[in-house]
Amino acid sequence: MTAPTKPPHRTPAHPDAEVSPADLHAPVIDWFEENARDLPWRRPEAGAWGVMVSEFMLQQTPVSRVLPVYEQWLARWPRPADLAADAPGEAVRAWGRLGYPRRALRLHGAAVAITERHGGDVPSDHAQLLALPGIGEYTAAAVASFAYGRRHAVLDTNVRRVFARAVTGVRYPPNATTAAERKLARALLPEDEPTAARWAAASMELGALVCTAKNETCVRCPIAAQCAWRLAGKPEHEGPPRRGQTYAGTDRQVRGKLLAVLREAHAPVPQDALDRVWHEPVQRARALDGLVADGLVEPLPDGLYRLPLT
DNA sequence: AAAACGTGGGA
DNA sequence: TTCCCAAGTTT
Repeated sequence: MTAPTKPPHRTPAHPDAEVSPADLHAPVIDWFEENARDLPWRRPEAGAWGVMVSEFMLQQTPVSRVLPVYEQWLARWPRPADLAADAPGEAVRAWGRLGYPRRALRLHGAAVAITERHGGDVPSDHAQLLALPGIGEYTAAAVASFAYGRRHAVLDTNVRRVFARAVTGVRYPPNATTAAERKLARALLPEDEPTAARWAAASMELGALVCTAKNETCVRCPIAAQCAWRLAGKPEHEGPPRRGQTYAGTDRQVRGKLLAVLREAHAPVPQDALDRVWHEPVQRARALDGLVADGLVEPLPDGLYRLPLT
């Protein structure tokens, strides 16, 4: 009486056919159900604003350092309008030592834009998200996918590494995201919207917990049997070494020291207090000028400085 | 399109 | 101690 049932979609059409992209979805998503970390921005009560705040903070910054700042941030500014109503300098101060403090300024700017243009609600549309300060291709896709369950290729450093290994068969992805990677990510994206969203979170988590940059643990990997890189004998990375960023002695380090002083101070700081953070006057002045130009520091008459009030 | 942009923890 | 790396964006 029943019509012949379709074979499960995971069954290869031909016995020796290559592993199809869809063969990765179920194992990775199942693994995610069992192993996903209980992170605050993944809880339902986080909402889209919580997801968005976490994504800003997680740009180039480890989860462990984000956790405490995230909690304080959401407690103080539970909605975009709350942050928008406060001074940008307060955002920079609350950012603490997360690094790249321009992110704090941009998050504040995004909150203002959301309040003005979107009635205080984080938009779910990728293009509208992309138009907000501090949101690029990755963050727009991440917020749309994680907060709203939309179908987007979410291509961060973790996912890029998982794809590089599992599909392309190399240890590391290229230095910068390529068109080929975007194409692959789109091809691998499940058709079904909720499944696509699960896949995005799951493939990212796999890269973060198992398929890590160093000391990957293939024994815990749900797709080890299909991993092109492992199957090829885990060949070493070819090509130019990925350039490391120097830090000591750079303007960045000086900016960091200057801003640390301003963060701790709750009244305008005189020039000579800032002068003490760095011996070399030319570089010191350049760093301070840069901070002012970036809007991270506000100069006042009489050689006083503070975090920006507007 | 290369380079700037912070910070701290682990190997 | 030094090096590498961590859910990128902007110019």
